[in-house]
Amino acid sequence: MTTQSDTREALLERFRVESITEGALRAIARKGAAATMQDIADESSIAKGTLYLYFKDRDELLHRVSEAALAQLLAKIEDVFSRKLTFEETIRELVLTKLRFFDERRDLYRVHFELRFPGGRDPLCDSRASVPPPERQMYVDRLTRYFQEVLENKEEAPRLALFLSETVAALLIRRIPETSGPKLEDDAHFLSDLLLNGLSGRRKKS
Amino acid sequence: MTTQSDTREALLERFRVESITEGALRAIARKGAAATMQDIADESSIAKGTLYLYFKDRDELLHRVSEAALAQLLAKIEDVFSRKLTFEETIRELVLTKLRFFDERRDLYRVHFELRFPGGRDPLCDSRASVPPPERQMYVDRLTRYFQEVLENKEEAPRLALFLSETVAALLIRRIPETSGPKLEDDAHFLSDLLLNGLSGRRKKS
DNA sequence: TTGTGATATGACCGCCGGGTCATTAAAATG
DNA sequence: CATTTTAATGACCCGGCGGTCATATCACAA
Repeated sequence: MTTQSDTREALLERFRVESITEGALRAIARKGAAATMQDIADESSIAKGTLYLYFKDRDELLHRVSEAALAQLLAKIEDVFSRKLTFEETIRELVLTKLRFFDERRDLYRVHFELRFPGGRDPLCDSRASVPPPERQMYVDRLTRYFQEVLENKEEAPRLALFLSETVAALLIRRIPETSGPKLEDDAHFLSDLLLNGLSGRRKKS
Repeated sequence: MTTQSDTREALLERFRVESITEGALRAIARKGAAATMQDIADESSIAKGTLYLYFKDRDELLHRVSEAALAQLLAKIEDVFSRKLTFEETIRELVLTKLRFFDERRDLYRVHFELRFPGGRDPLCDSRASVPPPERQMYVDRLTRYFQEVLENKEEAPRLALFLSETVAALLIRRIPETSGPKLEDDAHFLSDLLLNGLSGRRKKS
């Protein structure tokens, strides 16, 4: 085993892992969290047993998939931050970016959403829930950091991050299944306004 | 079979159904959506087979439980509406009411939340998702109706309702697992302000 | 070409959970 | 109390899934 062959094999392995991850993605996009190891194997054009050569078990595989899906979103989000827009602009862009991202890649949305709570059918409920979300949390954490930088009251940052995150998610829940609906930009605009200015302005003139 | 005996049996049956429903509630509060028919039977002090005398199958049972849980919340919400408060007051009360309700009855929250998407592991994904949510939708619908009455732009009502609903849910996600945290009233106040006035006011003075 | 180690395979296992049904217990009836 | 009708039970069946492992296939070296 030379170092070079190590690298080679490592590369091959990485390729395999990625290919399986993509297969899993497709499987989950189709069947949601109910996707079977067999489903994933089929979708990866691979035998079920092979999956276990590259992943310890189902949990680890799903974990990886979720991670991979999120990474792409995080990259786009990071891009928004790097543009150093005003606060309002940033919010608008964040909303639009996430909406667009998942609108184009509904498969990723399915993953993001269905794996929201990892174990799914976990009996380790009550007490252990203090380590609640998976790497999805990374997204919320990133928002939190931004708010901490930019807000008067740093204490509120986590709540605001969650608020923003869940709020966009709410819109997506509506958008994804429906075939027709408001144009994406309209939804984004609507939500941004709401987030920024609140409900008060919307009361009937009366 | 006289009419009276019919009534009698019907009453007994209703009692049985209710008792099972409560058992199921406890089971789900413990184990979440992973709760087994056996779990439910145990929690109801009843044999598993008996469940099937009163419910067609697992789906129907969970459906009922979800319905029952929601009914209690809807009653409280209706109460808020009947008080004919101002718009702002209504929003604040809606937030507070839902937050309080689930804070006291975390078991119901678990049901409400975990059964959010009924089938759970349903393979009838993509296409049929146009009939997406369960009777939980009733809650959002009720909010929608309110917004339609009270808002300038009726078209926005469904989106606003969803927005309000998901937003409170987001806070609950945080609150429920955590043992300590901001006081309930603080959270409610925070969220209401946010909903009503938006993020804009929160930017750092700078 | 043949031998050898690495990789892939899918039949198989054990378990679990939904749902059934012959049997048993209880209640109603006379 | 005997009999019949109704309700409850839990052992059992079956399908499905996560995970394993003896076997087959492949890649490459000699």
